[in-house]
Amino acid sequence: MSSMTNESGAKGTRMRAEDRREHILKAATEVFGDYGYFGTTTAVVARAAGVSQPYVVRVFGTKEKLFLEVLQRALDLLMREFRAALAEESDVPLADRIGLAYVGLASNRGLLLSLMHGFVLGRDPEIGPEARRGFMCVYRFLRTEAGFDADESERFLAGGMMINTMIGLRMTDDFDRDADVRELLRAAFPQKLDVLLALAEPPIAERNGARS
Amino acid sequence: MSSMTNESGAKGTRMRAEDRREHILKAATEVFGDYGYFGTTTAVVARAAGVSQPYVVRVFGTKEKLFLEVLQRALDLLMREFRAALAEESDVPLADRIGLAYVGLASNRGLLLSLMHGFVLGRDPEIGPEARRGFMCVYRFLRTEAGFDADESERFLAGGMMINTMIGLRMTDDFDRDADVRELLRAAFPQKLDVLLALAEPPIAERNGARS
DNA sequence: GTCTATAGGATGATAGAC
DNA sequence: GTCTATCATCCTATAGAC
Repeated sequence: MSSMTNESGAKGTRMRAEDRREHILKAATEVFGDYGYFGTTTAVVARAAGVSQPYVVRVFGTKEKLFLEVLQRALDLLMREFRAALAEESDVPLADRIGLAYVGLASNRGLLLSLMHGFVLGRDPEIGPEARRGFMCVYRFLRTEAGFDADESERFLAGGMMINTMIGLRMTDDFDRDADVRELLRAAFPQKLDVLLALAEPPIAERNGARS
Repeated sequence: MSSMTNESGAKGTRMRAEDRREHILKAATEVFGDYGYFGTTTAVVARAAGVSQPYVVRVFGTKEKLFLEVLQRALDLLMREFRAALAEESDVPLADRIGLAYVGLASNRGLLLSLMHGFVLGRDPEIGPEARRGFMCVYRFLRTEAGFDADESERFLAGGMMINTMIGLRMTDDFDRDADVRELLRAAFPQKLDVLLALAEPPIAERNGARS
């Protein structure tokens, strides 16, 4: 089962406000990653976090604010991993180190996908500006801190969007069935394909309470 | 205003079934492109098409079937353009011709974005399989018909996903304000940036009747 | 072929008890 | 800090007139 459900003990147990907040954000990241902003209900997030639906709203104000916090937290984590990869002492070329850090984020369920869902809602008056800001933040890191040129940075981001898309597509679901899928996945994940494959979940039969 | 609203004349005018169907599909492609599957309501599609909400449902059965038809139609158009680019007599290298065909599709409002919204819903039991099928259909075209190798094909698709993402982000909204945005867009769109910029719409102030 | 009216079911958010 | 109860809204889909 999900590692997310009420892992802190018996129902009714209280947590420090910060812990509970982080706990809900983690659960929300997974759900938003699966269904996107509009497809996610606060009730499903609540169930995933093991709290009541009104409590989720109480803590974050609105569903929109919750999503924006999920995006922000995802970006923070991503930038932290990138900076760690940059600081690392290693013979491995920098581009590969950052690339591996990116693929490693795929094991943080929902993180890359929540970002991706944000990226395709650029037209939304609240979400759009935040999504653009986050995306350009990564670009600036590549250009300024990592020292890539414009083309290198663009190619790196393109590879990232490709990875996000294939995760979103749940391409690994067809890995055993389709030789073309295997070939494409191997081309897109020079290393660390195992991380992706280990992530495969049993496909869900119905939308457990999410929107239609 | 949108070129989509009731362009066929006075209210109540009838059209041949096929025309009306295509008309609604076009409108639906735009709306789905903006808000995604869950974020789109049949009422908004209906308004964009200039018909009543129940009529949209009547013609397509369910919102889900409508979305699947939008995806299918988008893929058909895309493959048609790719095959046309392949058949073209020209000194321009094949990869560039297909790339240009792809960027050209961006002027078909909502087409690439509806596909993208489908791609990130791979977990959905109905949409997921169709999205994967469509994506792999493009890959197979590149490998088999266009004659690209696995790496070339993967890079081409990565560039495509990058373009889709930047369209989804409405990156062009910040073109005048942000030098980094300009640099990135120029790197990602070696040619045809003008097509993208011409597409820019006034950002919407509120979500006109779409979900929250 | 197309519309109006509306049923039936969620959903986000609030009030207020404990 | 967290829950239960509940409201108002909104959405898909159906019924049935024209």
